[in-house]
Amino acid sequence: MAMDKTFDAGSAEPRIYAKWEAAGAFKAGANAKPDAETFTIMLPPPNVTGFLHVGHAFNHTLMDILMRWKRMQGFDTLWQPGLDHAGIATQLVVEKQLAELGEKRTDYSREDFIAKIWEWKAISGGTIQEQDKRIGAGMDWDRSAFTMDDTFHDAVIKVFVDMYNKGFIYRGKRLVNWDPHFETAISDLEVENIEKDGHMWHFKYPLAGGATYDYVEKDEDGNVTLRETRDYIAIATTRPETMLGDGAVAVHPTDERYAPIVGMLCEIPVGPKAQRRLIPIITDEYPEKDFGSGAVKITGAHDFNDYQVAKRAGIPMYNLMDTKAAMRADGKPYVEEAAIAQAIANGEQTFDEAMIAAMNMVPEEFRGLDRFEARKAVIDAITAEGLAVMVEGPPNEDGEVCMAPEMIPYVESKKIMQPFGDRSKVVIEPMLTDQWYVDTAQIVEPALDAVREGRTKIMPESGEKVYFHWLENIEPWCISRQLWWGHQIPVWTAQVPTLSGEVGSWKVNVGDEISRAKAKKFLDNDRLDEKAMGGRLTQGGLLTMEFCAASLEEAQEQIAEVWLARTGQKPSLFSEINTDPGDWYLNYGHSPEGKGIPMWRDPDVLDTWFSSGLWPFGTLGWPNDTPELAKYFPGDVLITGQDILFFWVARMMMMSNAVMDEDPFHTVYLHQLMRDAKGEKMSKTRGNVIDPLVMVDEYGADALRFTMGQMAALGGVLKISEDRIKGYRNFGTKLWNAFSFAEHYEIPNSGNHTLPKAEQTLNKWIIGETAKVRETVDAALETYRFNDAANALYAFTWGKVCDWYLEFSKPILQGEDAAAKAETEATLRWVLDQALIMLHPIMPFITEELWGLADSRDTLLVTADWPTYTAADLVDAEADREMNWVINLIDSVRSARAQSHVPAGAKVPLVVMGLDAKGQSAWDNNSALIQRIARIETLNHVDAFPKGCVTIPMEGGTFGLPLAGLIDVPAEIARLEKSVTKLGKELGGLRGRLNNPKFVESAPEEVIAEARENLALREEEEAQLKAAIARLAELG
RNA sequence: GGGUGAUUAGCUCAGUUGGUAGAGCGCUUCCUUUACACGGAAGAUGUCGGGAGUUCGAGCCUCUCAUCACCCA
Repeated sequence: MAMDKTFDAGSAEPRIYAKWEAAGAFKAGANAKPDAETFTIMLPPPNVTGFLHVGHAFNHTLMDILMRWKRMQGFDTLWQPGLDHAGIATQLVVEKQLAELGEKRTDYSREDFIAKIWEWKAISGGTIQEQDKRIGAGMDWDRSAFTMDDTFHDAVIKVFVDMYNKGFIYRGKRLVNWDPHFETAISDLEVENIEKDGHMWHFKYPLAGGATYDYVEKDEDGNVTLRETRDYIAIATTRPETMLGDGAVAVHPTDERYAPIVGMLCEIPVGPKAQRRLIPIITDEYPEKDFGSGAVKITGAHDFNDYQVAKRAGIPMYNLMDTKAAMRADGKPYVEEAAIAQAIANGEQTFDEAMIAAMNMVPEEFRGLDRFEARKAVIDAITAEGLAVMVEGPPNEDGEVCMAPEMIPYVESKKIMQPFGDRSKVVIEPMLTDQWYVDTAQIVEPALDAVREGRTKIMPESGEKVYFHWLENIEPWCISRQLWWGHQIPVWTAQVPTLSGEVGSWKVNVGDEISRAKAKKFLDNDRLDEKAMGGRLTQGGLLTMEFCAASLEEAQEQIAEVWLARTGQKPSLFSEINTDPGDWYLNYGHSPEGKGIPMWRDPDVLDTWFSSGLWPFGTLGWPNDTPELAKYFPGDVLITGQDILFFWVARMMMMSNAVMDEDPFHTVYLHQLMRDAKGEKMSKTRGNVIDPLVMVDEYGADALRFTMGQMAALGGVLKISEDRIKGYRNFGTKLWNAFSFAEHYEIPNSGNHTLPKAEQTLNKWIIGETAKVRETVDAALETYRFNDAANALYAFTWGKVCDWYLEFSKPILQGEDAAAKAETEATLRWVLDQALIMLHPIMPFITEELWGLADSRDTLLVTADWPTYTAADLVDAEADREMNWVINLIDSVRSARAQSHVPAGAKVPLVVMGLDAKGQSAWDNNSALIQRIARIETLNHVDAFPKGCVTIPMEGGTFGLPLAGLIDVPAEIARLEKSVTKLGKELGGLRGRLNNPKFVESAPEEVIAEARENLALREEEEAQLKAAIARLAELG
């Protein structure tokens, strides 16, 4: 049966993949030797909304290479697949679908909306898993996990409850990154800072009571450059709309310009004139003297830097915006709010966080405006009032200097870093809200130690530095999201009686340091002692307590116990409510009897990364004690993009140590983002996206995979181009043709090809080369140098097997020596088999197809055994040297022929001068193939070369091609002289080194020996060349 | 502003404890020779970003400058 001309990837790949699946080749433990070590890789779960892009293709290919390699080596392997529920991304997809029907999320109940998402998932989710099969990824699909599965949900809730009980999780009012589009908090990592064109406005804050001071500016030498009397302090801001929430103006403590007015009050120049708020001028290290005016307005609730300043100085933080980042429209009239605020600023009234949070400092004229509209309105109002700092406008168009230049407001145009939501692409608003946090400081140490102590290795090493830098400065992790799709936080709040039996309102702020410590004590000792918790009763008449539990029932049990302890009666009726407890009391009054005890669950869901942090063990059935968990946890290698080192890798490290008390894997292989051939990020707008599936259609999965492997240099930039993929498709065809060569020569293909006992130099040589490449490939894969493995296999297959071995075998295969022929046939089949085996992890499809051409095989290639022979066993040094000599001679003859324009087909005679015994035997052993490949007619021994002879210097003798008439003497002299010049440089270097006593003293012996040997060889070659030039010169 | 990395052939990139530079693609010339034109043969191209230092010896180590990229402010 004749082979097809090329491998038809399009039709073969699905057929082969189906065969693998049918054979259970990807199941955990396939091809495992008895009592084998395990090798586990957890697939970084793609978003359930995801499609296979080139980054996945790269990432998954590397994992598949390792898995296939380890499986063939007989490890007990598991490649665990799965999908991430991807909170925002998934909710967004379904909301978009609703929008097409003219519906909104809020048209549905939470339950109904979540049901819609599950519906969507059943139909469209997880497309990527089918796409993964196209690139040959062999995962244990039956084990595919989903971060919203019931068992996974159990794991998430259990971890939350445990961590809560250990005091690792707390709720607090903090400044968070608020996404006004999705109306949820997001983590720092989900914010992209992008530099945009922006403006900086300069405004005057008048000093209270019309006070004035001497404002003096000096240059570097202390000379006065400006002196004027001012009744204001100028501030510069990029966000005028937040002026309404200012709590102070800060200057640097060493700033002499403002020293006279520190401690004084100034007026926020916006809002109704009668209620202008006065705020203090304070000092803080934060303002930079040279930036803007050197004075910074402090708006603690809407800026991260200001937040720190405000916390340090006890400045109130007024929240100005609603969840859509529009100016607040709730609360009391501005007049009343402003009066209270003023009392606070004057120190006449105490305040607490909750009180400040409730106050709306937005004057009526701005209420309800979008933040950007509000910005314009504020600027206009201030400018109209003459409180903008003014500067001279640009000259008139005719360029003449006017007598009275027009004065315009001072607005600097500059680049401003602005935070954007990575999903929503809208400007993130810092907002002061109640959120849940993981106190990462408490769980970070084991994760740091793992890497510090080398238990977990990050590759490339630079990743470790980045890892340390981030984890050593880690911020609390905000884990609550105001979404519907996700794991809802398992915390209920319920009404409980006070110890004295009365009903009061008791709010514990576990966010601040003191009460958190107390809270921990409380948890350790007595759940019921609210005094230990540092709680305090307020006037509201409602006492509530927080209950963290794995289920509603457990929460109710906890609540009931509190009631039992305090009232002596255990209640059994509960009333789940969704509204604010205050509203509940409006409805039911203060008597819960008959209605049940009011309780409500925190509506927020957990950050997606909280659940994916549990991936390494959640996928194996934890918290259940499954055999898989015992066997495959902890895993071995994590392969993932550098971009999620913090998002995911660091969190898995922390969570795994916190929950399992073990590191989740011993090696983290980080790679960069996949870029296009020019190094640009791929994006739809740029139009430079390479679709891996299109590449698979065009060139086959193997070509794409080989390209991926070949690119995967540690720490390297990943630039992919179609030309490259095409090149490796050609490589596949080359391999294919090696087999069609074997078919053509009718070499038996039993399928049972064992290592032959070789007598022929040629066969000894290629067997040795095979052993060398096996060692190279294993060494490369052991150290995750996929590129080295791929390149070694490419060079072996094409450069050794196809270019030389197959060519060399032709005379034997067509020759009369039956023993030599049989040996060569057996060797050839064995070598080709080895190539298939070693190439299989990178190019699984074509190798499996070629493997299947044999008459019979014990197994599919995917579960064939990986070789273990070594170069030490199989390399025959003598055969090695001889074949290299032969290859060298052929190369030189070919080169000389081409230089002299000898027709390719013409056979020419060869002469040799002074051939030594070794050279003679090398020639004798291989004359047939040298003559065939180099197209040599005869070899004659001569004492002197004839006239017009091209010289070929070789070790052990000088060969010559007598080409009288054909040879261009001056050109040949030029060619030889060029070689001599090149040699001269090398000789110079070698002699320089060897003549340097310090080199001989300090260099290692083998280096010196090598240099000496090299020098001798080069000198011999130089002598041969010079003699040749001399002969030619006589001719000319 | 802080951090990390990069700068090597026309292009894209390798180069593993310092021993004197490689691959693929592209390019030039020749060849349809019985595995393969998705091929074969031959060939050209680099003071390894600049400068300084350590060393017998530096693409590799140190310092410095320049440019670029990414991450974090």
